[in-house]
Amino acid sequence: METPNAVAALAALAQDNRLDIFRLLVEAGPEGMAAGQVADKLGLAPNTLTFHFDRLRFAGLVTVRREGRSMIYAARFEAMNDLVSFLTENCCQGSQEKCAPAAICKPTGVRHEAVSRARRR
Amino acid sequence: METPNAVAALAALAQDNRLDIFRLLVEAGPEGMAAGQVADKLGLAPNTLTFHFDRLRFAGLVTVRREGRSMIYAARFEAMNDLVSFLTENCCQGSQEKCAPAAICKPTGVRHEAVSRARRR
DNA sequence: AAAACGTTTCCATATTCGTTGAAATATGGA
DNA sequence: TCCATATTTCAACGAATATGGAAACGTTTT
Repeated sequence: METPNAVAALAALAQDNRLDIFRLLVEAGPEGMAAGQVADKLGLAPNTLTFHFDRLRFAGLVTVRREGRSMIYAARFEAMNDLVSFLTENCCQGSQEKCAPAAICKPTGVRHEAVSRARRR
Repeated sequence: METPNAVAALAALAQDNRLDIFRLLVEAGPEGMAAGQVADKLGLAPNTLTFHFDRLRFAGLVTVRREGRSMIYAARFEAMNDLVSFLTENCCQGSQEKCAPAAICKPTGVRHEAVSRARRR
């Protein structure tokens, strides 16, 4: 992954609502999730949601497709993987032993924590 | 790593100059690097640099110590590692096979690419 | 065709961000 | 003490960001 794309991806995820959105899409899996469902789950206004989807899409983290009158958004796992690789490489330069050890390689099992704090506003 | 810290770290790295700064510090290793050296290498004004250092420090990605009249900044590898773990966990929920495979675990060897585009302005 | 539904576009607003120039602060040396 | 060096603080600015309301758009149902 090239630096500008990495910056774009980081910026896209560096916002509470967008990170929540992305998490939800990751949880939803490759089939994705309708915009309206995301709006309901997270308590976001539809236009605000569109704004954030645009950013995620521009960063290549998400894809859209139409299905009936719904827009289905889905996480691009490949992009996320690229980002993690980018960070790992740029984190471990010159001191591989200090960073990204076995910890991140062990399958940790599905973790939850978020998504229970929806309907904030 | 808790979500708000992750967002802070992502935001801190989601900016060209700051990402370059952090990379430079990673390259410099645990002993760190004087603010002035970073300014020289990247061609940034000292006050601008202070601004970015503050953000990196606030996000826990960097530490400072005084040494003579220089301020030595150093990357906090632990924080970076936490961030990568956070992303990996939040990326792979429900579909471990799709994301963060062996690729990121293989030591890829030291990569360069940046730092040669300094003195932009 | 009309109405309902799901989403996006447009416009406005308050806030945050990145950068700059000038002045202030802290340390070390003559 | 006076001066140079290294960095931070302060005030200001334009640009980008996040959000909201109202209207428009495309699709399905009737």
